Amino acid sequence: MTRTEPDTRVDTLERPALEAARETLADGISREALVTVFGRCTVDYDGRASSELGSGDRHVMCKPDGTILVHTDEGQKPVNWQPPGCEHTVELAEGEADTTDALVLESTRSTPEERLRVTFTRVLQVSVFAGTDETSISLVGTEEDLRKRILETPDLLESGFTPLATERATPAGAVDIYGEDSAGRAVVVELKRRRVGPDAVSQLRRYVDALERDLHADAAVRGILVAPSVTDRASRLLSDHGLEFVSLEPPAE
Amino acid sequence: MTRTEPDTRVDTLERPALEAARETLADGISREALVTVFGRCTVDYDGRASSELGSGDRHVMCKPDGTILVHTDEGQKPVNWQPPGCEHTVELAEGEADTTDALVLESTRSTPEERLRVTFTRVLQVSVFAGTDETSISLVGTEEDLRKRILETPDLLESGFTPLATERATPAGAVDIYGEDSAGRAVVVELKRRRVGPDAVSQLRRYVDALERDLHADAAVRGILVAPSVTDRASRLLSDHGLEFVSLEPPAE
DNA sequence: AAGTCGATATCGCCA
DNA sequence: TGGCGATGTCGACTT
Repeated sequence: MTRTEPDTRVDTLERPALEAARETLADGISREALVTVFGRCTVDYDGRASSELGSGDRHVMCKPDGTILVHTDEGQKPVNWQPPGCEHTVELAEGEADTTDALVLESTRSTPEERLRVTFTRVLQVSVFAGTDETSISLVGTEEDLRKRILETPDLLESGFTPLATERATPAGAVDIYGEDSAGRAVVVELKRRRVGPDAVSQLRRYVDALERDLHADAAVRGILVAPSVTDRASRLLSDHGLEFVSLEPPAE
Repeated sequence: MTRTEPDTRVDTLERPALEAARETLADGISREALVTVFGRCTVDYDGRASSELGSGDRHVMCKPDGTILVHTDEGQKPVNWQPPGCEHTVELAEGEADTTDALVLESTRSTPEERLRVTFTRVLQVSVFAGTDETSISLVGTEEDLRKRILETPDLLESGFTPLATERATPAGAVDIYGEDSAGRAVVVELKRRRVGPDAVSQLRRYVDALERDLHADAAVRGILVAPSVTDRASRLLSDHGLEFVSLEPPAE
């Protein structure tokens, strides 16, 4: 039978008193565990922007790297959050004569100065998760994979294309692939892993412009956008600026 | 004393057998609750790209809107996920002679076709959260707020500026603010809530180009980028293209 | 359903 | 640390 290793543990409190919740949370955070709280709370944020969220039942997760996430029952993104590197504090707010006590979870950082405060009036569950995760994810189908594919078989772009550099620097930024065509003309290639809109065309145009100035060339620099497909508007913009399009996808595996 | 309303409930299983976990999860999902699982699992994804994640302890959340999130103990973003609108299924994978049973959580959708599979070999906690959250968040400090600020006090942009339209359509997209200066020249304003780089300059240039063609005007269209600040490279690009910059921030509150 | 663009975007890389 | 661009970006809004 499978035995649980001693370094994988979960502690759960159901409907704890606020003081018990505070103690368990503070202990879990100090022990670098992942902790969660579910309960009735309000949320205030102030930093790059400011937000307020009235009372409701939410799920809060604090990670040992300083991340905090507040999730409602809808949406993929947290309704409020704080990025890795924050400091978490947990304390009880003493109730005045006519107010109830509250459990206050606060997360702050500097650069930029930001503060998130979650105030619980009722805690339904507190959990402390201690586990191990040595594995890292492997992802296939990225722009990087598309680049490798073209560098391996440059003819996929067009017959006679010769890659000369990747990430070639220009005054406007780094070009994905820089090379020359069979006639020796300079070619700028911008890669996108998926269907592209106007922004990708602008990006390519920026690089072509910059390279033409940089090379001080009289001959025009060719610009080729490589993506699975383009939108109508992007296609029009490409024509308007004398840029080209080649349909290619990242390898599926 | 505060009494918990009957619609706010939490059910927790600690170290359940896989079959008990399956039943509780399936029941919670069918009852439109938010459910979480913590345990040792592998994760496979196939859709817009493909990913694999080996065995480790992770926290999985399924929301009633079809969202699924897989969190490790690091990072703000889930290591794997599926957006709202997916279908969740939970089932036991029967173990072969030399393999253990597993609890398999699968989430699929179409358009695009995507599948996420989380396979648990050990479950340390299953929770079912039923709560209420009627409140919606209020956020201040967005680009929209910056736009309102300028429309209220156009002189903030420059003396004599007159806004004529917001979201004015051009062949290259919609212009944030379209107006004219004290001399009657057409002005395109692009707004950004924070410090901008080259992409914002390209965007503004796209609109100015499109509007000049669209207006069939001999007189040039002025382009003004409004943001708290610009990077060096963006500043250079602005000069290169005869575009202007005005420093303004969204209102703090 | 697809296009377009903002976002407290986040994240990783590199100077 | 800031600049820069990719992202399985997400999400809101419009067509």
